[in-house]
Amino acid sequence: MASLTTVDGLAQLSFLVLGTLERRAAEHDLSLIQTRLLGVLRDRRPTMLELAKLLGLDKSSVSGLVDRAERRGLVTRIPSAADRRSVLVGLTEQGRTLAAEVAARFEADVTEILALLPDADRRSLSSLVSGLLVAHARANGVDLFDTLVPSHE
Amino acid sequence: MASLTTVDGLAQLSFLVLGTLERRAAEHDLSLIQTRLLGVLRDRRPTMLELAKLLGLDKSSVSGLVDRAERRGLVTRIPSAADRRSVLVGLTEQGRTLAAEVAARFEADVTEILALLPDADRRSLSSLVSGLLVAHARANGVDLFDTLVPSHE
DNA sequence: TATTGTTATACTCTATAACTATA
DNA sequence: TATAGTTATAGAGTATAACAATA
Repeated sequence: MASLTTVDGLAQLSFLVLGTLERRAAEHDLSLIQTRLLGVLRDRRPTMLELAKLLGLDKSSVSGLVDRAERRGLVTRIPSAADRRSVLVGLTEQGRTLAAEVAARFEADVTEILALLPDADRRSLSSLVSGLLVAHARANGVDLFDTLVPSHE
Repeated sequence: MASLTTVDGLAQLSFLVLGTLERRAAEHDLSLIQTRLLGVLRDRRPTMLELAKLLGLDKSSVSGLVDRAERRGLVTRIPSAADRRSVLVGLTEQGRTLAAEVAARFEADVTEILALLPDADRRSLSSLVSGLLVAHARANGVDLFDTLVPSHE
């Protein structure tokens, strides 16, 4: 039982963490991708095409995604002044509130799980995970993409 | 940029790890859930109902999931001898081969990411993650569920 | 009656291809 | 011509409800 591979451990931890997020999102009738949509929009107002890039989806998929979110009053389409072909997507107040609520509950869940570790271990884990992410971002010339929770600063 | 919350870091790491798995699975035309199906069957031959429990899905969802995997020759339905209402689901040789291949590539990917850390850090991370998973499993009276890769021993 | 599994139905999510409207 | 976005279409994945077969 303690014979977990590092890879196995990371995979299981990932399923645990994202499963937690998925469950919290579902309490608000949000799918994981809808939650990511709201998360990405917390500090951006991208075009449909930029949004597709951010979420790793085809533009046509984003059309439907935004349609459904808009129908629920969570996001709005704003005509671009610069290019009349373009549409900007932004959060509504309702969308912002919902995103914040899901994020808060998710943070509480993960914090509770992390509380199972002694303080020193938790600090070590945090710093190792950060280090790994930074190293990976650097190695791939990629900006540390936001997932649910945008970087706070 | 170094101001990542522990929770943020874990969320991003989880997206990174499962995104890697998803990409590898997609190379073999497997979705994440199909991959999990194959993974779960690597060391089990459950009934449909047990499978639903293992995957956290409704039994009707599992019917369709198994249908599609069976159509591709990855799994088979075996009538239960004990209960004529029941059906056991098992991997075919082809399914087993495919599962092993995806698992191997995924392990290589994650190993490569982990190689960005110094040896000592990697060992620390591994032990902290294992500790967290064990503590969580204990706190929830849950067996350390298999995700993609079944526990090796 | 209760349980196991499938089917019917409806919706979300996804991609490809064809289209419209701007550039 | 090229680009931004939508629409048409097809398929996977999911749940709820109704059903058939067996217990």
